[in-house]
Amino acid sequence: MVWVINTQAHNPKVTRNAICEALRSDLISGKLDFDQPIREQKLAERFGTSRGPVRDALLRLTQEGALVYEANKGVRVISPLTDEERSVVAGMRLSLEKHCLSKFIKNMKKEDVHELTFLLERLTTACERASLPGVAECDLALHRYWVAQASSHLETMWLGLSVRMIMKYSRLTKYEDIAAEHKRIVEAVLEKDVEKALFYLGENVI
Amino acid sequence: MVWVINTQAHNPKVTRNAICEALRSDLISGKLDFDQPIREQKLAERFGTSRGPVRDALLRLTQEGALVYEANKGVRVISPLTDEERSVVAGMRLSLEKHCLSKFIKNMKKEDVHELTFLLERLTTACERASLPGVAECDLALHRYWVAQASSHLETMWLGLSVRMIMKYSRLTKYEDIAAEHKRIVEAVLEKDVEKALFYLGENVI
DNA sequence: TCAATCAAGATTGTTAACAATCTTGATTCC
DNA sequence: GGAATCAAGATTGTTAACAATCTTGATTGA
Repeated sequence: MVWVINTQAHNPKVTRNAICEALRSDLISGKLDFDQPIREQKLAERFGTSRGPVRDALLRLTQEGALVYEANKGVRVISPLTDEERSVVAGMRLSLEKHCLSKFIKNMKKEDVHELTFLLERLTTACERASLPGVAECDLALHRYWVAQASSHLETMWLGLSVRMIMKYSRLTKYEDIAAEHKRIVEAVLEKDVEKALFYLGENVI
Repeated sequence: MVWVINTQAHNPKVTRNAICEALRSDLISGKLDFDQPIREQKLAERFGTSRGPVRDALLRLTQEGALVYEANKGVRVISPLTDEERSVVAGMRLSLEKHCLSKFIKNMKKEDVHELTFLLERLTTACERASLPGVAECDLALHRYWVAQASSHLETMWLGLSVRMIMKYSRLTKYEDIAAEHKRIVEAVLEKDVEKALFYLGENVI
């Protein structure tokens, strides 16, 4: 039997959440072109709902930075970050994540070990299957775990930064050694070696 | 005749934007208690609309981090950042703003000089009147200006960071010398002295 | 008295219809 | 031919009603 781990604290039955997750997944995995307009009616049909929940989800992704809104014109996929912007964002993400990871290591519980192992395995499998959407999602899910455990306040900020970054580079990056990079991080975490973990994290979050 | 400068690019007639700005202003200025629930119907009556646009605005403020959402229970004002979280956020905000400010100085136009002068004067007046809501808003508006001019991508991120920070401390900070701090920054900017501007900025963004 | 149950009210979640705005392409006029 | 105008369709913005869920407080039973 397979247990699906839900990293979201919220009730997943709420339609807007489901739409939001599905759309974010599409965006991360590059199924949608930059600047492509997103039509509410089409999504409503796809998810079998009315436009209300769709609008909620679009507004949320807009605020996360994955979409951009224009009055009376709806939303479209955001244009990619410049290299300059990306390096600023990467620096912010790294400092946030370093703080969370070191705090996480200090407070680590037994369940966390299982969870980390599971998330790493999922990422490894995705890398072996070489499926970009899967790799991107598993990558984010792993990082998100220690951020969320450290601080729910910081989790939402982290999400915004990460979605933007991965939207830009998931279309270019080779993910052959992504699994190896994360294996090093997780091993250091399980050894409770903060310094080593932060070092490998710094290498991973470019 | 007074020209009201609209730093938002979007059409302000769209109801949800107006609601969002008004509510954010309330949140920043501490009119609402932490953890206080926000009711959709009340806001709809206050703004003379239906609940639809209100929901849009609440969802947006939730994603900005000023409110927190729980399924089937609506939103409430977020609990304050811990000192630890605040210092992480402050660091992120500072590095973002330093990047934007130095870029802004390099590309500064003639209109920017007028705008900066105007925003600084507005802040000074608010400080003299000693009205907390006004000071907080003018403070944010000034910082927001150079961030927005440097990068619209980074502007939305900056907003999320700043709203959280100011919600925590605007209730405690004395703003007697806020005007002086910003005068120093703006003067350095107008002299195109990047190093000095960044130094004073670093002192201001604790 | 205390806990469990239930019902009424309050509140959020969703929907479909209508209004306002934008886009597109044909038509007209020069 | 080319620019301006206009109308039809498409799309977003808003609304009010209804459904689902939660909260509150009274009632019941031990």
